[in-house]
Amino acid sequence: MKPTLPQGTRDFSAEVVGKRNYIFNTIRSVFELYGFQPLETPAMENLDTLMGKYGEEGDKLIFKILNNGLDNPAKHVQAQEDFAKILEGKSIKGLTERALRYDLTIPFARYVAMNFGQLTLPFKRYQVQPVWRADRPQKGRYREFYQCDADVVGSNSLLNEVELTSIYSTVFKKLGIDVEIRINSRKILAALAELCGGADKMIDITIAIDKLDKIGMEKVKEELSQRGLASNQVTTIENYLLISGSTEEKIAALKIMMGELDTGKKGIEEIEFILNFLPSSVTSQVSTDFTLARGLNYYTGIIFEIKAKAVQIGSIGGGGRYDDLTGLFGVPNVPGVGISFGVDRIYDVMEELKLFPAEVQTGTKVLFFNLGEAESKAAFLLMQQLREKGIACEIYHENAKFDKQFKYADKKRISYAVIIGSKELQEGKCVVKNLSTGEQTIIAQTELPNELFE
RNA sequence: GAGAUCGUAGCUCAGUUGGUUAGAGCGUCAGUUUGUGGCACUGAAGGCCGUGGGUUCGAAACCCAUCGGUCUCCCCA
Repeated sequence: MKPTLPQGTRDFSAEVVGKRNYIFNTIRSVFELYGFQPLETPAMENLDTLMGKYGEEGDKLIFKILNNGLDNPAKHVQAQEDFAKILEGKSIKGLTERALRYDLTIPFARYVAMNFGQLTLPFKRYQVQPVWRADRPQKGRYREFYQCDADVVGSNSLLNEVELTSIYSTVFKKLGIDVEIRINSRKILAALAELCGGADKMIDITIAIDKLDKIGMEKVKEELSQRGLASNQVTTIENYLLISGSTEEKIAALKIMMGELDTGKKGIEEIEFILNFLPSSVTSQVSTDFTLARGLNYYTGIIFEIKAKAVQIGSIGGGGRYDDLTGLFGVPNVPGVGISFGVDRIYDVMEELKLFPAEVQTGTKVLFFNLGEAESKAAFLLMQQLREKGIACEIYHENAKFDKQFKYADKKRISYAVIIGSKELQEGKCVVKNLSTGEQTIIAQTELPNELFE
């Protein structure tokens, strides 16, 4: 049979892993610098934990795991009944009770709810793990991909939003990606819904205006009326979307429009707080975007979305405040706020812009030539001394012609060769050859561990 | 869920209006060369032309189906 990969998944070669780790390490180190601690959760969760948390579309994209033991003859009748229900679009515990995690936020909320008594609040955790979505793969979209999340629960302070914004800024500066950190507040969107008298239409409104930069004003208006908004309501929303100018001008216009509403006022204050708190080196990357909505409907306050300026790709990060995520798991009134980095897309962006530094490739530094049994034994003992010093070494796996051993070193981009042949063996010496310059010196074997391989 | 497009050697791709034995480059292996590499030269291995059916004297090519990849919409990181 011809081996293939499941749709939307990838193998990562040494070169790719090196680059990915560069991104992971950068993000992790910044998370820890800000006082976040790691958490890992299982690849699978109970289906109940995940269903209904990501909206109707999201539910469809959850990878479900088939139960074991369905071939047991005693269970056939039940299994067939359950299967009939699956065909009707219901999800049945008898067939699937587990599913692969869809994101890191809900498993985190589940963890917080389960361990609430033991946690020191505010609880700050970060998590770097793969997630799975039964999506159609396309550019920048995979069925298995990594998220790097940092969340704070148990604090209402906007200082958390300030810190998270700063994390975004720091990470992307370190990676060398020029980004736009777009922020908005769901409270402002709620006020907008209130303003046009359709507070219950908030979700419809957010879904429609989220598409503004993609489909344009006319189509958004079309979609709004399709979703049941009256024409005067659509006009209100249009006036809102047409707000433009500098951040100050936009906020001023917004105040006139919804400054009377409590939720609107609060939302504006949140954004002003963050912008005033941060130094201009960070706020220069931040753009206030009242058209930003975000799909996940558990957000209630500030929302973030990150776009790479120079590459046409979906968002490379996002997040926001959610007031009651653990309430879904029986622990109410725990506010939280979090951000997420999409490593796979960040990788694609960095690859396209050639932003990976050359030194991310780590590999063997020194190759010991194998020129016979006694020779290789001496080489092996010397090699172990270098390894103890932390220098990555290899010995060629068999006695072969020089030609072959050199070619191996070239292909693996090994920088040095140490050659011990019969002559060197006799004299207790070895040849150290710099493979990029071609220079070589003969030194005593006892001197080799003091040699600097750079 | 809707649509577009592509499937030929390990990889990237040629392959004429349908016509003998399906090619190239890269890579792999061997040799030129048993103590000094990257280069060069010589040679070799490697193919159910995605799969199944059909049209035809004849199909890698045309038609249908199917599977797989890539991309777009929806939605998302």
